[in-house]
Amino acid sequence: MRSRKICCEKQDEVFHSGQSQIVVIHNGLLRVKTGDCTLNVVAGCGIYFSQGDYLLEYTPIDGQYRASVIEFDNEFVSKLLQKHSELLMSFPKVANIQSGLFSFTLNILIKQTLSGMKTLEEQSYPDAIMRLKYEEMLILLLHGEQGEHLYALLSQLTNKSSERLRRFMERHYLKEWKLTDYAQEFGASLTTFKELFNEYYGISPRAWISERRILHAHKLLLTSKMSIVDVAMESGFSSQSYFTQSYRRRFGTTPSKVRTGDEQVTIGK
DNA sequence: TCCATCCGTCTTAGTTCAAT
DNA sequence: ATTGAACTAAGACGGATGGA
Repeated sequence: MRSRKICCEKQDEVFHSGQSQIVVIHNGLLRVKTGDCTLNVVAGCGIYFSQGDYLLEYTPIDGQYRASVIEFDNEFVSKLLQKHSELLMSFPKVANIQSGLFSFTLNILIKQTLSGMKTLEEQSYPDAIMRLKYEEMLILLLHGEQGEHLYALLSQLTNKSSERLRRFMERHYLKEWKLTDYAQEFGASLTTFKELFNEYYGISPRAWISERRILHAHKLLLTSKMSIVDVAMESGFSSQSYFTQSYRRRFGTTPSKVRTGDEQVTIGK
């Protein structure tokens, strides 16, 4: 559990969120893309990220991009859901989650909580008080406009089978396995595996794996000196040919043009 | 009756390879 | 490194099966 502030210049980034987190934008614009979902978050708004990979585009306004990040570990979320189970009983069970994201505007109560966190950070109070602030923040969001969506996302974190699936996929998404191999290694029939996958991620296994691989490849293109063939192979593509096709379909340009800086990718599909 | 799982069929996406 | 075409595998979906 920790919070931190970020400031940066205009840039694109493939961002891996190791645990769920809330980002509050103070200045500038943040565009977040995952799967079929793109969200624009402006100053005065926040966004919740589940664990996973996201394509981020930071746009400073008046030369500045500033945001605060609050990270939550699964144990904290699990305890919060247990502690407030009575309060949360009225929430319906959401079967299909479309994305691991949702954005929200900062109402007066959330602003006050953030302000309280800031004050606590500047002074030496016990951590337990800050944890209460984190709880307060999540409970306020749970009772906001998209509370049911957030509840579904948080419940998912503490669901053993979906958590097992998430860990399994994070470990193996770069493997050159057929879907039947994934199912077999996971220990379920192909149909059960696909249905569990759809329930957890809201998209098909193949679509999710493709998106993760293309983001991994994009990150390697921007941050390494590997050849395009090596980037393709390292990212689980069977050939450079197919990698180029997929990259073009996903980003509207080819890997070599992005590598040489001739073109930049845009996040929206 | 409900739920988890499996099966069959049609559609869509991924892979390979040759040409440039 | 990229593109296009042919081939193959995976996905979507509805219905069937079997156990609790």
